[in-house]
Amino acid sequence: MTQDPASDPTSGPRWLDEEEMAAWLPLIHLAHALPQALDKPLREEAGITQIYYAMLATLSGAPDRTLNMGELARFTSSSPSRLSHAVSVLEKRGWVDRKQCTDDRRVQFVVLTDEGQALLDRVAPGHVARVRELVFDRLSREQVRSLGEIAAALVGRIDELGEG
Amino acid sequence: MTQDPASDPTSGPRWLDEEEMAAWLPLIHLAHALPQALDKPLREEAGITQIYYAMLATLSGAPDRTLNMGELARFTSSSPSRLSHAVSVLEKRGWVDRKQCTDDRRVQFVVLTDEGQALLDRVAPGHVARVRELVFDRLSREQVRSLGEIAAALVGRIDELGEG
DNA sequence: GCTCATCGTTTCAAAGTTGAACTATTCTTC
DNA sequence: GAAGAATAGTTCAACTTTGAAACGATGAGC
Repeated sequence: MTQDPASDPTSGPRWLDEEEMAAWLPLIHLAHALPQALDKPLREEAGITQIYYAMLATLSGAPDRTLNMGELARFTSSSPSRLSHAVSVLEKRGWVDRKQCTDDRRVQFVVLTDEGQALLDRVAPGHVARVRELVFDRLSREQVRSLGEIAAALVGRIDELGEG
Repeated sequence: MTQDPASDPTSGPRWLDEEEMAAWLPLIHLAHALPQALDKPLREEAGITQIYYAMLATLSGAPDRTLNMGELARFTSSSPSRLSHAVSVLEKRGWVDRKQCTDDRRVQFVVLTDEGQALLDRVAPGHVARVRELVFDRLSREQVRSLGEIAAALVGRIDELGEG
């Protein structure tokens, strides 16, 4: 991806220069390793991954601990199919319930149960501690701000593309 | 994850404050959406994902277009198991060959074939263009530098933890 | 030169994720 | 109010990824 760095605009793609490469390689490594590093302890403690955790946490913060599938999918950046499977698993374990919406019978509500909330209460402190240890303890205040801006900018573009 | 922000150090975990949350949510979203956004066009063009692409690209840059499984696993942050499967697929499609090492008969070399190189030549320009569009076109030079530093710091800590 | 731990890799079964096809419901528009 | 488009979710089959267990090969200690 760095070959031919002196290529002029007319002769093929502009390859990444050294500084871009120095950002790119750690970024893709990070995108893979971070979820993994967060998943591992969650798996051991509760048999769930970060994405399941995110679903429960999102529900926990919602009014009446309830969201419909579409909202939950958007908040957790999951495909409908993935979410449907995941909710089935969570339901089977007693952490959420599905409930038909009476107004619009296409939509399903997902409700966090007391057991689900209890699980969350149990694992959340450890999870947050890990997030701190892996991310925020390593960064200056200024870097945290910068990271927020950068991630928001990239996510904005990516989502734009996904819709358009 | 933001509840009880005024908790003192003795009363449970330190939850994320507003600025940390403003970095955290986009970051995990990014970690999920970026690989996805890069995979999609690669899937359509070549039936591979970013990780397969990374394997081929890494081999392409290696001496004699050859690495052993362990090296390739490290460079692409893949588990041995995952790499083994992936190489089998790439081999079946004729893009790499496996070759026994004669010195140490535990190790397998993986060699990029001419077909593999040709595939790479075909898809690399588009892939780099997408990386530019999704990432580098959105960031100032200063942000690229900053992102590199941040990602390297986080990856450093995560890898440390994985070994220790 | 045994023995035993370690290394590099593969295989296994289970679980997760995927896009596409499908069902059921609601909205539009004429 | 009927026909067709759009929306919300689910199911399907194919594929990927997972951790654990297995494998043979090598090195280290004695």
